Amino acid sequence: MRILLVEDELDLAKALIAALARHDIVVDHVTTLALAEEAAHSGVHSAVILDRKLPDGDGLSLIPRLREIQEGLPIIVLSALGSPDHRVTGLETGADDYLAKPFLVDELLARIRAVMRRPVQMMESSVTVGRLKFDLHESAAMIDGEPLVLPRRELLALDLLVRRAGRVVNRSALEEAVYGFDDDIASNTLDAHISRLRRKLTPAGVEIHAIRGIGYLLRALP
Amino acid sequence: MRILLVEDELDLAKALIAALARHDIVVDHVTTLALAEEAAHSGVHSAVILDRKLPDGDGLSLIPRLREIQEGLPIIVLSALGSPDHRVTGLETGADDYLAKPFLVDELLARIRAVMRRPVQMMESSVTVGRLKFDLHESAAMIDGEPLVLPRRELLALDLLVRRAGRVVNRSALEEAVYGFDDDIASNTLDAHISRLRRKLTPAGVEIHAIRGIGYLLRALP
DNA sequence: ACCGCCGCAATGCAGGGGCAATGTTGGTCC
DNA sequence: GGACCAACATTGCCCCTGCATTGCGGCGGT
Repeated sequence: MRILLVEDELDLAKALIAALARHDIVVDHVTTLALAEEAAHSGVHSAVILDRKLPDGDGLSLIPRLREIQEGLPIIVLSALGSPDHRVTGLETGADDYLAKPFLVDELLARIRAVMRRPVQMMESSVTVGRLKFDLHESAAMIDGEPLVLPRRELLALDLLVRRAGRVVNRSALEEAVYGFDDDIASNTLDAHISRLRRKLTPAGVEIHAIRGIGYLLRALP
Repeated sequence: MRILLVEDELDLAKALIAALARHDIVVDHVTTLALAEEAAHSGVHSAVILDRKLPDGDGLSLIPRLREIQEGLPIIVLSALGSPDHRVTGLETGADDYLAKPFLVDELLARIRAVMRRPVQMMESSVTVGRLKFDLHESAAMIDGEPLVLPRRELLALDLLVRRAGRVVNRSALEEAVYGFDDDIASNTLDAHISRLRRKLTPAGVEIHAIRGIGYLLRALP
């Protein structure tokens, strides 16, 4: 995962880069709005962490432009101004999440993960893999235009797999998606769900490939 | 996207603004026809959501003026639980779509998107599933041309189910559609309505399929 | 005053999913 | 290259939760 960090406080930036690096997140760091916009055009980032107070303006002003450049790009706003009002403004302007300084790095990590998982693109978005079409809003699966009715757990798993189609989804992320945060499962039930999903999807030209020790990968069959 | 909301019920307006904000839609909110007309002159809005019952008159009277100010501006009319007569009037006066209260926020969002997507063009006015024909504006059901009289709750449920025919409607959405925002039901009454609806629709080749843990799905019987 | 809608609750029913047993694959170490 | 182990696959079982159905009673409308 590669993230764009827009932050002019060098100490904080350095700490964040180090912390994110420990979680295998590559960070591109810029210090101004202008540089951020330029960097965003590369289109390689999975999310943006955006400070508000910057040398050349308020980070919020960048949000619409970022959205133009890359529809649905997750944006997390950082701010020293932590009053609730500001929080609302931040979200209304189109950020996906808002974090007041000072914050725990772990919290930021959690938000990044959450925001990545979220259905970011709001305008009718659906993903097609093989003969499977999955509507991200409705969480509805179709095969050849026929709705495919799935039980809840299988649907939750498929939802995440489809969002990351072609990329590896690690096991714990799937567990979290299927069971929620609190629920605690102590067996191979997830495997069972995957197995049943697989049986339904393989005929539609969709493969769920297991990556041993890591997770699963959904892709179209050759 | 920026929308003009003309609504004098402050609670509803507040809820709508918050909901739309979550989808990156900026809302300008006014409470009277006069203020609405003034706001429309700014020309920055992509659509107008217009309540009918307003302190200074019927929202419908504003439609011609809005059309003068900005040709082709999409207009969605809201109205208190509508008698069929009102629905017709709403569309005849030139609104692009018409939504009876209580409605789902999701439904409104869908209409906004739909209305934005296509240039001014009349709405699809009826949906046919199996031998059931449902008029979306009149909220009237027909089987083989014979009008099917339904009680209010069943009609509200069917209305939503038909709009999402072939797609899953989740339970809470149905509850909201049938009971409105405030009404709080603490029993399986919805199930009862569905059951009765089902009895009336199955003979007409329409199935209401339960998706356990999620909701219902209306479709034509094979 | 009657009729029909609707909220409610009791009862019956079955699909879903957690679990575990067993089979299979792939990776590693000698 | 073979043997061992750990991770994944598959399947059957069984309980429980959530849905279906129906009758009852109250209330509102005509």
